[in-house]
Amino acid sequence: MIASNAMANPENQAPEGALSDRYNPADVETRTYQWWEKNGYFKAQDQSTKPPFSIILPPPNVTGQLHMGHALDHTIQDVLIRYKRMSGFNAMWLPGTDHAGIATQSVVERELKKQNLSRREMGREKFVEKVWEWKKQYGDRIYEQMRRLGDSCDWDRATFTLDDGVSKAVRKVFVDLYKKGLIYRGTRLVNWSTALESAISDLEVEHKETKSILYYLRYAVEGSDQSLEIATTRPETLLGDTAVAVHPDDERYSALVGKNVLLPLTGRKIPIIADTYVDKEFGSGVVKITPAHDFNDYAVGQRHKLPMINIMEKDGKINDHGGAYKGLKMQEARKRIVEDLKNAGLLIKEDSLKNSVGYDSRTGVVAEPFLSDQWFAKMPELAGAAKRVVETGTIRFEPEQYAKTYLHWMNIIEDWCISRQLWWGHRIPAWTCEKGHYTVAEQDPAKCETCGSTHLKQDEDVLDTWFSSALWPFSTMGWPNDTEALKTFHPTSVLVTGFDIIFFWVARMIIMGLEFTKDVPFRKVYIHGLIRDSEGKKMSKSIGNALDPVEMIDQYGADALRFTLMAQLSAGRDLKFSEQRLEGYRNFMNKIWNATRFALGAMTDFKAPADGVNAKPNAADLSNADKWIIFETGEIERTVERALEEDRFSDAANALYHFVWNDVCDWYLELVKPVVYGEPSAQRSATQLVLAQTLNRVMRLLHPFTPFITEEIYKKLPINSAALIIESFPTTRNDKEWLSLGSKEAAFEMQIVKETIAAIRNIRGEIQIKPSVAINVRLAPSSAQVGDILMRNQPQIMRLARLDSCTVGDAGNLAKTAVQPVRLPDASVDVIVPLEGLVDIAEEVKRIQKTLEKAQKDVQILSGKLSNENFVKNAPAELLASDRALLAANQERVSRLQDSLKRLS
RNA sequence: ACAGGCUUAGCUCAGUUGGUAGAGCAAUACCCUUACAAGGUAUGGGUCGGGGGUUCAAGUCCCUCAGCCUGUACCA
Repeated sequence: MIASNAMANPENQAPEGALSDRYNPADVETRTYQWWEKNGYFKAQDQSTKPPFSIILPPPNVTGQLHMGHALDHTIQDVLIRYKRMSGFNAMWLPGTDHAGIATQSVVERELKKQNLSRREMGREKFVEKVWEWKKQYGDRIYEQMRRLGDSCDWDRATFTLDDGVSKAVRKVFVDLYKKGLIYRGTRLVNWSTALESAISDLEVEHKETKSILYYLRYAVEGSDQSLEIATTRPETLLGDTAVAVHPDDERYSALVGKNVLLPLTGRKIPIIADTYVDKEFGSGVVKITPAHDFNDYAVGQRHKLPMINIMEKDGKINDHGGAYKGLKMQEARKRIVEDLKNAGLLIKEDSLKNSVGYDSRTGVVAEPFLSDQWFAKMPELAGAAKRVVETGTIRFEPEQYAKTYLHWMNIIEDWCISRQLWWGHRIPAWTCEKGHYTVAEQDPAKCETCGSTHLKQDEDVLDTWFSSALWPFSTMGWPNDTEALKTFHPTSVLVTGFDIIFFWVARMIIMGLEFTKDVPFRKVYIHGLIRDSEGKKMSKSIGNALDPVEMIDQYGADALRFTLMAQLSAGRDLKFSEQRLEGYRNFMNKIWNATRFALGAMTDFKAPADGVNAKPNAADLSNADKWIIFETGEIERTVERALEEDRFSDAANALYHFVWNDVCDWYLELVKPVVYGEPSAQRSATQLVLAQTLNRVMRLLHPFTPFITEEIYKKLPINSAALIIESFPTTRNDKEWLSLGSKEAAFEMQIVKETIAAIRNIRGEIQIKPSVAINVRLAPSSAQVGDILMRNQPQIMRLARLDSCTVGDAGNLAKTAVQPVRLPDASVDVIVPLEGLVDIAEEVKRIQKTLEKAQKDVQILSGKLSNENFVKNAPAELLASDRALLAANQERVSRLQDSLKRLS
């Protein structure tokens, strides 16, 4: 009945027919995944009577590899999907990959460079072909890695952002927005990456604090011997200056406004203007204005209708307007110009200055403000509705604080530069004729809309990758057609992603979703943090501290990795990943495995009941331990369900860890041993059934977190079904019948038994009695009821605490004894171990004193509280009662301990 | 500068309507007790960042200071 489980390590080789004493994930995972996939368990139905639950996966870069961030992101989603699938939902998780324009193009370009090829030499068509080849070769790698992690995606729905369906959606959206005037083409100052030779969006610019030099330059005023002192960090841009500006209220310069200065080195004449943008206090109070190379200067230029002189080529070299400096890179030009100014005596001084400089986040080069023709989307016009759905709670953020981040950005949102001068991506559906008329259409047009010319040329640019990403929740479901998938799964239930792409992606999806589907794309956004290394540093390839999740899976198993992530997850917060912790959860997997091994061994003669999970033993045959573990099963079902419904994944995971390890393994299995090893009886059969039913529920509860090991074990359980993955997730509602066998009284009784045993063990440990030495114990209960409980459980207590004898009765004489009180809200037991011959008097006194001090402190705190009139007046009755009971018990204990001390001295 | 977050045991972190501080790991001691040494049993360890306030009662609510982190904006 039990499959043999040959291990790679011969030391751990299991005998034929038994489970190995170590869980070996490698034996299980791939086989199990393939079995799930082959049986179609991941598939969702476009039409179903079940309620829908849908998630779209944030598509990873198609050429990328799975990193820890993905592992976290995916595990959260997979836990949700598996949980909902088991809870009777039509659960659909849609996977996909992103063409990732810049990233992928760069990777392929780098490869080509190794072969001494360049994309420009190859030409667009050939290059794009190469990228597709690359995609074919590596595009599925990440999908395979996702399978290793256990992602239960509906693979039939896998979508690539350049698929035909998505492309159609992209074109439609572009054309619609263009026709509504929400997309336009304009000549504007944009952020330019000279490495990519492309525009980039504001979001792709990373501002970094940089040590710069502030140069003070002398500009001569025309027709006088006066000159102006001008402070700048970018002297090279003086080649493009078209004015110098002062503050209108600055008396130092008011006489000069309207005159001209002569630009150093070139002698070009430019006006002195007045503008409130200038800060009188900064530098000399005079600013050079370079409208084509600075965003603020651009604004000043617009106000004063200044000419714009672009001095830079796309590759970052000075152009014709730079005269002698033509052909130099901006940085080189700066050096040369400073040198020349110095030689001409026009450099007054240099100061150091800390300022923030924008860099292209992708390539790390300085992002240059650059005047160029680009396509823009009018985001402020589109943002209103997207703001409202978050303000009104139609879309909720988890944790909520990110709603603020989102709204803040939405309030200052600016037009989005959507065109990129790349070749890999969605080509912009706009054509020009020789007269320069634009035709924007979904289908490639045959002639110009305006003049009918048939000589059309498509725009060379592609769209920002995030443009197609913004449509993802509906473009993947067949939009603009009104498909069954859309009707069923859109809006999606939840979006799970990192805070780093709230603006890039989340906000834009909400905007586009509302504009085109008239609905939100998802109802909830679950934001998680970053995975850091054990020292809190960001994991990165370049630092070399990035752990490869696939390697972790090879070494510890996917379940252990998943559990580690979930146990530590706290919404919106970064988490530090330590391999040590992973090892701990690997041990947990082993614990589960071995508990099963024990249980199966204890049930070799157990006949699987016909009614499976509904099979119930005769209540009269149940032991207190049985009733207790059933009670705890109800508690864990309640806790896990509530936690998962509230996205508190770590609460669910930690509760399960505790339940399985402490309740089931440490106590229940230990308590059950004499029963299951004993002679066949009605009670033994009942216990076997409880064991089988409990394990069945443990596997179902754990499955979303640790799918592989639970599916594997489930197959071997006496009570099971065809597949765990589609079994029902146990809740206090659907498991009511079974849980009705548990009882609170049993739990109370167990608590007394457990604590009593713990107290005896404590004494043993404290006075160093070897486990092999059996001892005698006297138990003094606080009431007859507690006494009955102790009597009933005497055999268990004796076995688990290794006692020779155990009597229940009055505390009696405490001389030459060790006393350990057990305190519960409604019960109390004094555990008394006679020490005759076991320990010396001094030790004994020390022990009693320690116990006494504790009790005295309790008395002090409690009586202080209870003598406070206001406390007695205001505190709830229950608290008052339990505090009073506690006080009484401790007072009694204090006097007894003092008594014993007296007798010893 | 603005916004948000963090500060609890040696480490990583829980702590959900305020009611004498919890977990995991690490440490220490003792145990190969027939599911598991990737194990068992027990132990030590915290004035909950500082100060103030509200309250009978504050890790929890309010104010304030400090340190760290993350966004966003600006910087000639």
